Amino acid sequence: MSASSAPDRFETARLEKLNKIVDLGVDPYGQRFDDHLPIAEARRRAPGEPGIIGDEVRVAGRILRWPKTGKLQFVHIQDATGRIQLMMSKADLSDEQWTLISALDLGDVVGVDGKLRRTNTGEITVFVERLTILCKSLAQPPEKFHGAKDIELLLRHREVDLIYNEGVLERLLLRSRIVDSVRQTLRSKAFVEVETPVLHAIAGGAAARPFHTHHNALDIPLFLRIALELHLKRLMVGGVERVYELGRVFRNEGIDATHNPEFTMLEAYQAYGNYESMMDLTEAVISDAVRTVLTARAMAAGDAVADAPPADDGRLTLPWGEGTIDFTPPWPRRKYADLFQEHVGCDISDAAAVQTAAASHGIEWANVHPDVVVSEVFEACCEQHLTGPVFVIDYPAAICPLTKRKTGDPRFAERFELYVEGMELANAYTELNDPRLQEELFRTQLAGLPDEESMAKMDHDFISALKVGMPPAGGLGIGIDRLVMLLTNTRTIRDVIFFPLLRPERVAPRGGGGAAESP
RNA sequence: GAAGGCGUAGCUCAGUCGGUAGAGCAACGGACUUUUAAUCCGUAGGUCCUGGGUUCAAGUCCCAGCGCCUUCACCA
Repeated sequence: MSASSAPDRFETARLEKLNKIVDLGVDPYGQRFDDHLPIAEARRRAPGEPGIIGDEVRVAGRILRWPKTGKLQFVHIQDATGRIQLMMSKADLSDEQWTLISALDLGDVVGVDGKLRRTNTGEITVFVERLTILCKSLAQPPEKFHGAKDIELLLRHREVDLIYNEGVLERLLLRSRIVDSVRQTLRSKAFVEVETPVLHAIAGGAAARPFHTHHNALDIPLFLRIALELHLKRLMVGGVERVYELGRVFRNEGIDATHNPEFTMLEAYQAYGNYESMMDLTEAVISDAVRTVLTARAMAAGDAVADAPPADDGRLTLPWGEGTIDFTPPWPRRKYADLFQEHVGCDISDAAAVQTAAASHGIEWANVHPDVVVSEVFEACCEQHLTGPVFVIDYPAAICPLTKRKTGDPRFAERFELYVEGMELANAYTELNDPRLQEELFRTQLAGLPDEESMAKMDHDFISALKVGMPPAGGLGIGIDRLVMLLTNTRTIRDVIFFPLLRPERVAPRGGGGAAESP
């Protein structure tokens, strides 16, 4: 498990076999291996019954299971598309090949040529005529039946998790397909993908604590971005009318089942639109992604039960825990104030009643802006009821410093959040394009928020861009990791990220563990 | 950042009241030409997370530290 160079007894045993392979004049780390079939494709070509000799095929993969049974060996290998059994008979192979086989272990990568057949028990099998070692593995695989279970081990050595635990690779590959789908939907609507700076002099566009870094040559402090918003709006000023970025943002906050310090955000901006245009866009992006997942699931099922067409009732329904989520659009649009009235039992403008509700949930309200109190009461009382998908629309203006006020009612901002299963999945608004109001909102610090966490940070480059003139526009943000969680029935964000952040393992404790004195 | 739980062989896990460190799988040697967690015989494998303490004796009790998990706080 450790990165130590001292081989353990398992590695030593494998090194001995590696040397045995070298003694045969064979490269234990292999060479280019052309024209092999994906295992799933080889399985499709297999004959239907035992006794029929099928196609000659070439496949490659990692050895996963190997009950060693004398002069007739059955080995199971796996590639990205599936698993297949190999049968190796001493009588059919040269002495050199049999020696090579005796030097193989679980975890080695091999390629084989042979004919597809079924065994007496009906299992699809390649009857090996020639075996090629492509990589000798020096690591001991986990227990064959229970697999690796220790969460820390799986996260620190994700490659082991990917190889030996079923469904892990599939889920993460499905993430890639979902991201493809999001890009395709946006492209089909003429949105242009761009890349804006990750290193910011001012980390703006959201309320979050940033990561600090430093540029040596310029000798200036820099921050990793916490949002994509401000640069993308400047591009809209510059004439990129439909623009999006799908990229990593970084927030220096706590870590839990739904938060990783770096996560993937989609932000899309549409000139001449508003928050209602963004609701339509959100429905399109997400329902297309749901269709992608349904298609992938149908294909996986079709592979197992041979070309049965997927049952299609026209609904976009995906499993979630014991139940399901129905993503079939259109999704309901509920006013923030109405939901507040419904679940809290008072009007958001009734300050006394809101304070009472806040106090009963242990929420601080003295010297806090009334809209911030409303927002915290909403989160405490309403969010868990929003199983959704549901658009919550028209937020209290003071908690939306980058949002245009509602025409005729400046108490509210033209903002929506999309909730699914109590999780905030998307956040969007009609963008504020009045530079003087924007500057004023930046100057008016939000009550109760320390400066570093405030959304109201003055970005002069952004204000001067707004002075050039940004057309009216809608803007949308979707947390891609959470979208993937909801679409793949996954409860923790670390299972939709290949390498979630962990505290580094301490190497070489050098004696005095906790006894280290401080200066 | 706070509270609770966990940490024993490569892996999955037992370990009673404080009294010689255990099993299965994997590994190594042997038998075996249709296995499906193959089977059978044999061998080897331990910093019980780390460091202190109590005790005749600590995997077990106490203190401190490290890591992970869960819940909470911050946040999306």
